[in-house]
Amino acid sequence: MGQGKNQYQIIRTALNEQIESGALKPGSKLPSERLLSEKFGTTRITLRESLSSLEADGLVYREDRRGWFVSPERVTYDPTVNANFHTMVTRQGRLPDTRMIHADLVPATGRVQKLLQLPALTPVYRLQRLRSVDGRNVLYVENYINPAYFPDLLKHDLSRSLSDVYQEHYERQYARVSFRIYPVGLNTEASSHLKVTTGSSGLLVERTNYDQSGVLIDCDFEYWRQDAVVISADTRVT
Amino acid sequence: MGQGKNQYQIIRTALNEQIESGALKPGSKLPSERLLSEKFGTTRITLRESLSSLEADGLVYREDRRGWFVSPERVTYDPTVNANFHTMVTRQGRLPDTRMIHADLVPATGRVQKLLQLPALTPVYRLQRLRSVDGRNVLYVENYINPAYFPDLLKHDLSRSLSDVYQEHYERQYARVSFRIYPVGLNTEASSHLKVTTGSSGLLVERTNYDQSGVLIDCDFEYWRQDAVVISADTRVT
DNA sequence: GAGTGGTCTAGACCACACC
DNA sequence: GTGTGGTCTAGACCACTCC
Repeated sequence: MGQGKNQYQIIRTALNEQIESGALKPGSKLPSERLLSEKFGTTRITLRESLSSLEADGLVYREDRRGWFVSPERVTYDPTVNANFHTMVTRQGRLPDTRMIHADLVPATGRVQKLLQLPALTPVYRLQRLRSVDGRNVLYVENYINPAYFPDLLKHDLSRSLSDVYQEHYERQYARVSFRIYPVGLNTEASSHLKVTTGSSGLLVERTNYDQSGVLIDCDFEYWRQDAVVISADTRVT
Repeated sequence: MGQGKNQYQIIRTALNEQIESGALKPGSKLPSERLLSEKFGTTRITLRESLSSLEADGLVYREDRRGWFVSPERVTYDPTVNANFHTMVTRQGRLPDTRMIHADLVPATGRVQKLLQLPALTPVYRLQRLRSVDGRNVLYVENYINPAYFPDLLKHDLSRSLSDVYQEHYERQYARVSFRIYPVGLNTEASSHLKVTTGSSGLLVERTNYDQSGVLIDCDFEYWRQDAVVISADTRVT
């Protein structure tokens, strides 16, 4: 079944078995490409073909210039549940963390302007944050927030969950969400934070969020490592 | 950003501009790898690196052994809308088609048994279908259906939409859906039908469906070409 | 049958991570 | 500084598509 014929598929299968048997544990580093290619009696190019194939299936992942690792179990992410990232991850028995990279006020342009339905160049808050699970960076998020509804937002602690800040200081909460999921190659910004090679596959989740009164309050762009997540939702059919 | 330094990124950018400028039209075939590599003064390996990068972004796609093509616009797919595939695609001004590959009764095993919550080896209907948009195969679907609720299902015309058959002959309709989205490498089965190389990136949408009485009636596995779809939903936060 | 993409070899240099 | 992964060269053969 698609593993027998080509050399890179044979190697792929061999590595796969090592992983499934537990000889290679989640999070552990694989031997160097040169060592592996020698061990399998092939060239680095061919070996990398095998690894890329495993990578596409989310069984191994790369850290830029650091090597190949066995992928931990995926985190389940439900965009329709009003649980924040920390709650969601903790409930799955994993250890979440959020690191603020940058927060500022910028003019809305392009996609942001369109999604937030604002006049051109309206200032919006931009948050850039990096989120990890069990110490591994899995998600780079950019939030764009309409300041009309959240004056002085940047004065609060934004390494927490945004929804908590909304709730506590502005009495607003997410009530409706619209999201779109794109399989993409990660851009330079996301790649560098996630420590992946520019252009590696990832998942872009683009959300627009409404509060309890139906007001469009913010949008965000979530760049996920392709192997780190499974997106899950349970909804009524309309 | 991120296109200047390496040769394959420079080539990537050049091809990208050709596509965006309209010099290469959606659905059209690129020149052969040998011709392109010569034109860019590089080797096939490097050129393929550029193409793979564009492929990850969904800008070009491959057909196994047939060559590289410019990707048409993505189809928007909303798993929470009770519109069938044909309706959904037609509304977007595109031309849908469904081809039945195989229909039979098989014992439920593994994931199917688990999702449908059936005793081991309970017979279930299996439908294997291939769906296209504007003549391009974009989706390979396997449906697994609990025969208890749909006696003699195979006697009906199943090249139509399943939901229509459910509605007309069994007075059941989808009312609740639970879905999970995995970025995966496409398996042999899906790859061969979609005419892609085994292991190319794709999106697996796994659904479990309930009728208006809350009865779990079927599940399906939808293997999408990675560049052909954007998954979209609009839901209330719970 | 000609040409294509899929696969593979046997090297190489460089920038960066890690020691 | 050493070794690693990232990138690149210059070829090759095979299986398949298309004519």
